[in-house]
Amino acid sequence: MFKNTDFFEAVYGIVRLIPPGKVTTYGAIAQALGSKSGARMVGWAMNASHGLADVPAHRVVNRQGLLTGKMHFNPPDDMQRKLEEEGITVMNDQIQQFEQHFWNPSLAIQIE
DNA sequence: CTAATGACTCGAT
DNA sequence: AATCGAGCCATTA
Repeated sequence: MFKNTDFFEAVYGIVRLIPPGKVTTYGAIAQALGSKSGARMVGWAMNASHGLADVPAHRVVNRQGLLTGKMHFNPPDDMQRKLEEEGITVMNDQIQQFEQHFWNPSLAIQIE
């Protein structure tokens, strides 16, 4: 139920705003929220987003562009697979041209 | 209440 | 450049 999961919703909202073919980082989302929540919490929120098709967690990676959370997917390869489907090249669980596919969540906040 | 963990990030060595 | 450690915030035990 929706109780104290305010910050979860905030993360979901941003992740849902991530356009196809784009990716972002946990720290970027945390910063978009106001730098209050640690980047770790963002990952924690994603962990709660398991099963939510509205939350493209596969577009969220760490600062290195590494698919750190792919092991939490079902199956884990699905994360890399989806990224490749969007036109993103992934090698060794690492996104190639990560900066090129990087999307700043702050831009979505700016629209608000 | 204290302690430990976690899909992270940055700074120092 | 690579590796190690500490910081950060929220949840769970």
